[in-house]
Amino acid sequence: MRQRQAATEHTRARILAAARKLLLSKSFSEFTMEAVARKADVSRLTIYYQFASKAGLLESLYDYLARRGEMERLADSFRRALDPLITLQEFILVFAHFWASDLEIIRRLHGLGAIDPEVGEGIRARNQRRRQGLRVIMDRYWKANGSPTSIPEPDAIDTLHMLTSFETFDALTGGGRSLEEAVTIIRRQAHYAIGIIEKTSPK
Amino acid sequence: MRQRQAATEHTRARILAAARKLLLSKSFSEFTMEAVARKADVSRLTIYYQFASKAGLLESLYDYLARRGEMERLADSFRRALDPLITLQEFILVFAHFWASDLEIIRRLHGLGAIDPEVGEGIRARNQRRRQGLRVIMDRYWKANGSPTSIPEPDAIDTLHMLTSFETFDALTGGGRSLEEAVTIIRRQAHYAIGIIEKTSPK
DNA sequence: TTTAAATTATACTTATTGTATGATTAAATT
DNA sequence: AATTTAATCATACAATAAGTATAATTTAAA
Repeated sequence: MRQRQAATEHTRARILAAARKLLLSKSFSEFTMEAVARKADVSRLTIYYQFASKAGLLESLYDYLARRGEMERLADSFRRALDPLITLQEFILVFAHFWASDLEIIRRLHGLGAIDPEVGEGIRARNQRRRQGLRVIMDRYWKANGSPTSIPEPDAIDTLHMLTSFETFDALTGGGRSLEEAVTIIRRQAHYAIGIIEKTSPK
Repeated sequence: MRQRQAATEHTRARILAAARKLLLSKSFSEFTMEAVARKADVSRLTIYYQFASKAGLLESLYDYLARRGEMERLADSFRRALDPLITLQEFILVFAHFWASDLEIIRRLHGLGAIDPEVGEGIRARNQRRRQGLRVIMDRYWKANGSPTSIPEPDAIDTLHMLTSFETFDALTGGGRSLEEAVTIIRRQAHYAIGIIEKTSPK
């Protein structure tokens, strides 16, 4: 059972790629199962067979994007276990890349998540994983440095969580700001959130 | 033409109130024109007559919420023209109240805004007004204090804009944090964003 | 060769948005 | 008071899309 599984994966991938493209180009009202099926050159019923429902398709699409993005870099960073502050900076960068990789689509998927509970569940789960990542980094940091900050730990975590969110990234890149510039701003605010006050950089 | 106008306003208000309640309690899929009409005790056709479409209704709903919220306080604050920093703090508080007043609904409306361009337009317009408010406050501040910060003005404005957004507030109140606590965090980050480093408060 | 999984075809049900047409009511205008 | 006009409602209809049911077909696996 190898050729078969591969073939199935292939159709799933084709459908997801089609869904991604369709969600990228057209307005959401034109994102119908029909249209996805046509674009993937697959019967409409096949999509239902593979993803059960429209919400199911969109949920899988989110995972697909994460796989496509550079989320593997995160695992590397954690494994190498460098200075927690460096890891935090890398963390911010990796997520910035992910958000930037499919800005339009993620915006719509997050929008849908606020409306459709089924889609929202997947997004909430991923959000929780991001929070746990931050938790791990900060526990290492606090273990090494004590927690001499003036900020309660939950506040620090939640502020970092907020700063690394898609919505923050989206807001900061809105006016034509580059990914790198946005990351600089986020890192600065993040450092302050955990009690590190940076030297004023040159004007 | 007075009694008539009043009566019309009354039905519009009834419809909007019904829409608000329905969006508050039920899942979005149950938010149908039918249901709103029933709840408002009005014919479905009347809603179309008044708001043209579902998107139109939701757009008006957003304005309705702003009127219901405590957004008038903002005008006061601006008129009194106190110390810009005080105004900024008030600004943050006023918006926090607004976001908190209908958290669930605003979350869904913003979600819809990412999907339906018509709804999104209204939200973007309001966002722009918020940015302009911040612009005015910061211009006053920079005029009085020079701009000796290490942060470029556009970065400062965009960071404030991000920090006063609904998404930021929503993220920070997620774990059962109170409005006041969230406001404290936001104000702290906002001060840092414009180059004010606060004394470390007592642990 | 048989079995089982994946895909497709056809047809149908259901739900909802939005429009068309006209009737009805009540306020505003003359 | 008579007329006009704006707002509401009733009925009906068109259009679209999601999802289900059933069965046929293909093709890899056993």
